[in-house]
Amino acid sequence: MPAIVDKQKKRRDIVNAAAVVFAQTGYHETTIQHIARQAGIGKGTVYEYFATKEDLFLAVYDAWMTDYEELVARNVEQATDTLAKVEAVRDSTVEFYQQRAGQAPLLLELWAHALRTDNPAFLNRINATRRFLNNLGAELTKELIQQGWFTNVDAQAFALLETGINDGVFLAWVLDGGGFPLDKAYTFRQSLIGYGLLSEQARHMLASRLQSKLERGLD
Amino acid sequence: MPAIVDKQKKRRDIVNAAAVVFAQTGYHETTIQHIARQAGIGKGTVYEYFATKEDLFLAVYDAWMTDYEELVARNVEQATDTLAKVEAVRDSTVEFYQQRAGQAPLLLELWAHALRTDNPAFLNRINATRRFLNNLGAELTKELIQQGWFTNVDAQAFALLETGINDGVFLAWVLDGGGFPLDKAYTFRQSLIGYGLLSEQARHMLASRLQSKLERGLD
Amino acid sequence: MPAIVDKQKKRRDIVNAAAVVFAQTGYHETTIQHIARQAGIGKGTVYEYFATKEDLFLAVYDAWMTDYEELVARNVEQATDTLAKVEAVRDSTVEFYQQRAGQAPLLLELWAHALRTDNPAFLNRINATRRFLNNLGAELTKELIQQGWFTNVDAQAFALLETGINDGVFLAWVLDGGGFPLDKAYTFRQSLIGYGLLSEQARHMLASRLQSKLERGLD
Amino acid sequence: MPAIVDKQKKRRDIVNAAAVVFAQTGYHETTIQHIARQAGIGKGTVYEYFATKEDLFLAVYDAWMTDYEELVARNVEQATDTLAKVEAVRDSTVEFYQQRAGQAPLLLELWAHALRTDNPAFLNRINATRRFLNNLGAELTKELIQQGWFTNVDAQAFALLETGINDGVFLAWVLDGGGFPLDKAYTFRQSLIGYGLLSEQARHMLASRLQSKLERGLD
DNA sequence: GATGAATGAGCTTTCATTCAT
DNA sequence: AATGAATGAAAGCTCATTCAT
Repeated sequence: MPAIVDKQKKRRDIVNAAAVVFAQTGYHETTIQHIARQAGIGKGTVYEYFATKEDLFLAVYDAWMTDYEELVARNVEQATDTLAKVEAVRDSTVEFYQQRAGQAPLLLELWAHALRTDNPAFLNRINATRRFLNNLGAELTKELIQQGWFTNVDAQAFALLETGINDGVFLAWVLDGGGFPLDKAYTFRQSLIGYGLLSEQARHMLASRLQSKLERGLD
Repeated sequence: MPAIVDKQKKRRDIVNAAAVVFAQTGYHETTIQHIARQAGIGKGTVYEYFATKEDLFLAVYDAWMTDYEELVARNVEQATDTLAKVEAVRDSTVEFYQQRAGQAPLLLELWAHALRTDNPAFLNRINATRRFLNNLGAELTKELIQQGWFTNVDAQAFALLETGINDGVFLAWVLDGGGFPLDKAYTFRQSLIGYGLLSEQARHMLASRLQSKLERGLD
Repeated sequence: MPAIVDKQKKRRDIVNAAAVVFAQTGYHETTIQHIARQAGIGKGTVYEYFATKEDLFLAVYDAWMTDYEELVARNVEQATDTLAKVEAVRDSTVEFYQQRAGQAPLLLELWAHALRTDNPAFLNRINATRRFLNNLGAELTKELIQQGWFTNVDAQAFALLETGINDGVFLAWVLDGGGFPLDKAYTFRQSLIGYGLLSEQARHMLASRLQSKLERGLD
Repeated sequence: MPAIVDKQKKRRDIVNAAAVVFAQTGYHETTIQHIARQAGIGKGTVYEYFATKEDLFLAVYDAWMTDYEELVARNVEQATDTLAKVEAVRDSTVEFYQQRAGQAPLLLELWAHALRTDNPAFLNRINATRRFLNNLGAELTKELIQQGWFTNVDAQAFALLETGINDGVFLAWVLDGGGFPLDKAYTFRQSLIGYGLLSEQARHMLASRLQSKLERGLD
């Protein structure tokens, strides 16, 4: 086995160990010693692979989000029509978040850290995923409009909002201690966004005004 | 002036000083020394008013959210009809968040901390506000249904979701570096939720199915 | 007792403790823990008085050289004529170095450190003493010339050289493990410089050439 | 080429690389990694040739001083009379030190280290050079006395002092940041020692007293 | 012989908290 | 009530050295 493969593998092992300990203990409370012990290696070895604790934090997040993006991409690819793709995104997200419920607080810590640190790599990585989701969301939205499912809407603005909404529902779920079923919340949200809440009567009164707002997006 | 008033005032001074420094520097990077200096008092004095740094963190958040709740309550009270009340909630929220944009990262830190600490007071305080908003939202939603504006919907579920959505939009705004106008995003969100995205055609096809989902909420 | 006096005293205590431990163990091998233990205080307390280990090193050296300069100045002041003043300088130096023989290696470490660190305070402090000695030496030399004791010589150059020679003799003594009597070496050096080594014959042959060199100094 | 020659060459390569890095970075700040990189070899290979970092330090110094001794010996050998030999020693020293001005701080570090370490090899190596210079100096001094150039003087004591003086002048030059010309300082020093500073008048008054001191040396 | 991955002892420095004044 | 000097636990990080390949 070539050395470079070993190095890559060990690096992954450390990231995995770090993911476990960070998730359990939190970024600030976790010590490199903890991680090394979890990985079954010496403290100094961690520093052969990551220059700082912060770098390791980023690597954990990166691995996480790469997994997520791959999951979404794979499931979307397998879906046959646009509606199925939309469902694939939603289901992948729910699946992913539910599987990693224990890592949720770490996600908040990372967001908080990203806004504090001088290291731009954190916000960059965060926004890479956001961009991935926004692009995918906008694309699918455009298709739904073309196919006559959706009324005319600013697809970019909608995708941006949807990504935010997803995070917000997830956040509510986490802060609520998982007090409601996440998948049901996502389904409910989707119905809400699709169908709207207005009564027939109110819709007719407000239709043109609201329609123009949807078309204008966030401007 | 009675001594107890002085005490209360000094306590508030410390909380205000802490809010400034925490927001600027972040919870973990802030030292009690910083806060004392900002408050113009001695380091030891801080401990006359707060047992731990954590308590002070909570007090800052508590003051913040109390302000927010009071702002919402005041504006809602002044609104004359239900639609105006809904707008009052939205506008208060936007106003509050925009005024405190600089404190946004601290909010994330607090959420993260709340999920880590053994001290239940943090989650309690967070959920007090969520409950306040959920109750208010559910109440207004019920009124809108009664008044024929809204179709039938699980008001509790909707309010819960709406709170999450609000936080999510705020989160997106913060992580995006304020790259889009927050107030426009809130308006867009509201149109979306009210009007829905389905074309007339699609609405008619899916009406009953989606309507029942809205009525069932998160179950 | 005013607090400021206490602070000054404690600072001095720490410097004294540091001087002992640094001298015994060497700068690099000494830990702050050692120094704190020697001073009978907590490790953190050292940092209340000195921002870094390096600062403490400088403070030790500063205290040492201030003592030395004061000793020289005091003894020179008490001397009645120029020749006595010259002897006072020499005797003070010998006395000082002999008393602090154990600290000699530390002096070398400080010189080495001064040439490496980015902190200019080290070279500044070293050169302050050199300047003090050079000025004093040049002044006394000029007096000796005026009084007819010395032939004409570039007083500044001579003083500069003499300071270097002093350090060199001290260095030889230290590296030699104190294998020769320091005071005798200084006396010998003084005779050498005063009297020269040339035979009468050779002096007459070389007189004008060497005299002009002495007057030219280091140019 | 026999393997043993390769070994010797590689050893020298490592010493040369170490000399460069030590001189630039200082002993304590230099890592074996640095040296290995400079030598273009692996870190572990350094340990095939030197048991410890300290040994390598000694080897660098040893190479340096061996060069110096050889330079002096060669130049002295080529000189035809005693006065020329004396000049050869002085010029070799100046040349050597000026060429290696950048390595001067390292010399101080080595001196300091020699006084700290348990390893006696450092002081031994230092004193080997001192002995070489002392012997050479004493020999030449005796010749100058015999040839009538010098008055009677304790040649051993004088040589010892001269070596110290040389180091002292060099030290002054280094700490001064090369603020004066080293060769001129050495020439000035030589005139001073040869000719002395006393006026004719003073010489006659003090002649016998000083002459006896010169003959007694450091006793 | 050459290598560099692995190691852990050990360092400096920080800072929440205490408590004597 | 107010203070700030004192404290020591604790953590990130370095690097000389080892040793399996």
